[in-house]
Amino acid sequence: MKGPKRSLDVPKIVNAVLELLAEDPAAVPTLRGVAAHLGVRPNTLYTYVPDRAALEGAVVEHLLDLAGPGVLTGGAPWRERITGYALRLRAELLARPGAVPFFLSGPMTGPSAALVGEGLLAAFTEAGLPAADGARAAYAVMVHVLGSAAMAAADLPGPEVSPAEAVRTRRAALAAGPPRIAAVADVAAAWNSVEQFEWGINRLIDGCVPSLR
Amino acid sequence: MKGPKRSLDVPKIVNAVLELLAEDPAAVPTLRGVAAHLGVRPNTLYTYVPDRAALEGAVVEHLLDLAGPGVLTGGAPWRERITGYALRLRAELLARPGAVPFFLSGPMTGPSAALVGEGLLAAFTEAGLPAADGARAAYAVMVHVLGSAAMAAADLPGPEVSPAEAVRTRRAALAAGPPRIAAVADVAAAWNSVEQFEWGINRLIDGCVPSLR
DNA sequence: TATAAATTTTGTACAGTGTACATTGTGCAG
DNA sequence: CTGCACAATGTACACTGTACAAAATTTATA
Repeated sequence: MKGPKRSLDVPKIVNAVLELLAEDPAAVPTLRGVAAHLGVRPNTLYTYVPDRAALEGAVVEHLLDLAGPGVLTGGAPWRERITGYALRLRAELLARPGAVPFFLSGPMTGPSAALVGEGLLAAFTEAGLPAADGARAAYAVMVHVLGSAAMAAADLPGPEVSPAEAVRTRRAALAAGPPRIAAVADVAAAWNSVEQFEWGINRLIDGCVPSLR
Repeated sequence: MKGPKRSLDVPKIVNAVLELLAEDPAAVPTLRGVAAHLGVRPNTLYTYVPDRAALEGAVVEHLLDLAGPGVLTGGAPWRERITGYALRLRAELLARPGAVPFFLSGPMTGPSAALVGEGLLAAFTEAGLPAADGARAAYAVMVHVLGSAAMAAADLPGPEVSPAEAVRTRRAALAAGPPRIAAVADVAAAWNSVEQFEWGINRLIDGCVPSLR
């Protein structure tokens, strides 16, 4: 190796993104912001990453991994493994709404994504699903987790509005709507709660595994 | 009313957005692009719409409506009503990937969204679900539709790569991955097909409606 | 009918964004 | 010690959404 020493590497950059997200979880990190946080000029990042999309992909990989895909192949019953990972991934995303767009702005290739897919597939296989249906079920679970997180992030209230206040506002809006929805405003206004998320994936799993039907 | 006549209105602007999406379905329309398409300076739009988010909301409303929420309360069996609307909405979104971000960048308030929620709730109620579970199920269905569309849009190949080619590339990538996924590469590579989408919502519905279990 | 008031549209501008290109500087191989 | 390969920078460009003041236009009133 010739040339000057590299001052950074991809993990350090990903880490900077996470630090930005820790400071302001709702703000979508920007290339220039990351560079500034690292005390470096924006174009320096292009030494380590071909473009913004690649950086986003690296962050996605990190977060998929942070949620601990290991639990998917652990010793717990298959259902708890699936819901466990889903809940953890959801939690990581809701803790960083600003990172959610990264998951939906490019394909999820990469080893961690493959690992998650493999783990979900293993769990569904253990549940008795044929391989093809297992693949479909695994994909459906990811759709549900990412979809929920994206919709929750989309409904985030502005700066400094308490969650409780947000629910109250939402409930009022729903109560003023069509009759059937108005009648369940209490439930519908809290759709981004953990309980309702658990209800959702569990129903999805119920439907995917025929031995439960 | 004094002042000069208005040259536009919100429907005309929404229509311009749809025309831009028709020209290039994958491109996310921009305020300036819409203004140019209407032969008007960018800031003119601010007479009709407070900000970009509001315009996006109007487009979302239009597309939710375009998918025909009327079918949700029609005479067909409840299951066909749900899958019917889900399939149509999905189709409208996949035909305009550039509009998908609009659905996930702000809350879905508005009459059409309420109508869709009401229709889904009615269908699930007819299926025998208690109201609270119906609300949860309705939300889960929207999560699935929007989640699928978003993930499909995220995986869109660049300009001028045939879908068949894309599937082939994806299959090759999957086949090189972990064993279980590699074994079902054929199925997994086509996850954004209509069949697999139908499989997904149908499994979700199965899980949501206890009389089917 | 002339004037004033209201309101749409525009001109101009600013603070951002990602990224391309040429330049400068650093550090190891010869 | 020299030269080369590469990292980091300076500068720049085409974009984005949006704010503000000026201009243009229409209608209601004097």
